[in-house]
Amino acid sequence: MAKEITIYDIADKVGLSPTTVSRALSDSPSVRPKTKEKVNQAAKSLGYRSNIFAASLRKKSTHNIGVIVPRLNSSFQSSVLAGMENIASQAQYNLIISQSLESSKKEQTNALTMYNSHVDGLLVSMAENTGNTDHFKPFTEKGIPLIFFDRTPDEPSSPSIIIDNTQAAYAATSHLLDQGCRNIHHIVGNSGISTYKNRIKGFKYALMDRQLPYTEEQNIYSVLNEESGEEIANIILQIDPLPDGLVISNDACAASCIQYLKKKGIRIPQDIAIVGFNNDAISRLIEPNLSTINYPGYEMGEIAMRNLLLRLSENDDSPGTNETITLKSELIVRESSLKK
Amino acid sequence: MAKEITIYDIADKVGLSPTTVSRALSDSPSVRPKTKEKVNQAAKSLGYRSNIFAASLRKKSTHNIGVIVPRLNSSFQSSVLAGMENIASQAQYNLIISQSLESSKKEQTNALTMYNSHVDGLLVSMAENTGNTDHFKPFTEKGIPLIFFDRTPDEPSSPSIIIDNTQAAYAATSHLLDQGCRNIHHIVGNSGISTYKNRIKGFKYALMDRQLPYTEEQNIYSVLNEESGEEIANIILQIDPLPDGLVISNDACAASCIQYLKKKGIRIPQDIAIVGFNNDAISRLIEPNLSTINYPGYEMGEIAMRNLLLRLSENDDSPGTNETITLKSELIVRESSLKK
DNA sequence: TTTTAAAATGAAATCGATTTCATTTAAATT
DNA sequence: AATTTAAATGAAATCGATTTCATTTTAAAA
Repeated sequence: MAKEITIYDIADKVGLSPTTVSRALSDSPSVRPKTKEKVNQAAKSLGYRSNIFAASLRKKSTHNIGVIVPRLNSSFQSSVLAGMENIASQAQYNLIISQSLESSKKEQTNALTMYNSHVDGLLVSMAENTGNTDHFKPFTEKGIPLIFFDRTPDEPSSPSIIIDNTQAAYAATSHLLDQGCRNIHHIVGNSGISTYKNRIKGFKYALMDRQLPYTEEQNIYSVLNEESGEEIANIILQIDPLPDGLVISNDACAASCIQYLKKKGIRIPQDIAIVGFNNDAISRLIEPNLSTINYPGYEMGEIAMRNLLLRLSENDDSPGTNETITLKSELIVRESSLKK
Repeated sequence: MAKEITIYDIADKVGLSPTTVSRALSDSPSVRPKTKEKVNQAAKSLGYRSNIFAASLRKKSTHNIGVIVPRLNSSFQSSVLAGMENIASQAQYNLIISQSLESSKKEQTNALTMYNSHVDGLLVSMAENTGNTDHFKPFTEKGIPLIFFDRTPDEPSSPSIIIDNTQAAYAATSHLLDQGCRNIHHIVGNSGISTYKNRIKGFKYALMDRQLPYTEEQNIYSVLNEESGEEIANIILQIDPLPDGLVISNDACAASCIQYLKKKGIRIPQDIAIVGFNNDAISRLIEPNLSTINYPGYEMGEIAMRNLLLRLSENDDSPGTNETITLKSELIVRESSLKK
């Protein structure tokens, strides 16, 4: 293992003090351009790389941003991450990513690790079964910017980036009602997370606004992924009378559900009209094409990261507003919900 | 911003030296159990967290692993990352992830950033247009473990984790031949990457082994994603005579291609039989279900990370074997290729 | 009880960049 | 040319944990 070059080595080579070398390398205005050039050249020729530990030890900033997501291998989450990475790398920040795997316990461990790694800021999309947010307190207490996105706590004590889930579910449901559906069910995640709570609200309001009956039984709680589609389809098939419309909170899940329903001889949308959520690639590829809520993952990632960087650059200790940024989402109507 | 607690604060509180505190916290055998307990308790009550910079500055290890992928938001890549994260977090390592966006230039920048961030090891899946691997030299020169996965350089100077792309393409092509196809084309990534080169080999060998003609024109080079499917379909439609079989190196691309071909009145598999690559969720959901190569992303991630950690724990400076680990892949036959 | 060996603890140097404060050098002013 | 002012550089302290080497304490052996 070759020895690392330090600023002292550079200082020796160019006959200056380490102080000046340090300043030259960080492009300080109090160093002559000529000197800077000399130093930079020597640095390059020696193969110098800055020791970030020594630097961080003094500066107390890592240029690392932590991100905790439920799952890395989810089409929505990975889009968000892609957006975040894009902005972060432009600003010379690194991304430290970990996944909670929907486990509240692992989320706590992740948070602790992030804290101990001294990330400059933290972005979190919560695990489904996470009840409280105590494990994030160390961040807020130390003044480390913390922003939630998509899966946000019920009572946001920190800024959040979300879509208007109430409105989105309202739009999806209203659309089905417009298509003549009168027995709609709502497949939704089971948890205390605001995301799903609000979708349930939107579903309910859409019915109530038309003086149509709403009962809690219309919500079917389930894990939402490709695997659960069949299981959900079986539950649907046992409902009597058979529903004529479904709002399913996840496209991958909706797609596999549709596939199974079709196998069982159900016609989509004639027998059951369906709207999904996310506008995943799959929604454009299954038959019939899936109506869905377009949910801007990549943009959400970009916005969350920009917002975090903004807070980092505000070098004061201001408490910071706990605003909630709500992104637009839109209903995309395709064949799966068009009865007429 | 509250002041950080250091081992000196703990030392003061319990009336011991920082030395002993340091040793107690790292569970050194030369500290009495009683003393350890006292120190740990004080640490907890003071809200101590170790300053990793100070520690890293001395120990010269960060417990950070860098990963460079072409795209975060790809179903395959995010599975790989999920597998990596899983193993890394168990071993108390952090993942620093960045994406090259298929740009060789950005890959170089990423590599430099990783190098300057002093990652303990690096895992890389190369961008399509990356010709050489000079930008990874600093790692090998400094003895920092570097492992390539999936998209590996042509002449692996570092260990690689791949699947046998030659064999996989051979299997896909042979299957189509078994189905009676005699005019097969191969949709493949355009680049000098070994992945695609080997698939082309496999395609060719399958034909040659049956004494069937092979020409370079049978390979169609393209970007492989959902968006390019339509474009590719158009190219296919203009081939005269129309191919009766396609091997498409990516499921998402194959799916959108199938959709477009169907729109144009082509029957799958009767007119054209198709085999994809990756076993993405989409392959199980489109109609007809897509035959594909099952390509173990999650496992690949786990194996790559385990291998890297192994190299890190071998605390000697041994050159390390440049072995290539080849994972099994398998052809999954579904409707899209079954002519009989 | 004394001697010897082992276990436990501490003092101080170290890792390498940054920063405060002091000093030297150069440029501007009279 | 002498003085003032600004620009450029340097010495040394600092960040906090680790580690080497020395010292003290405790336990085991004589």
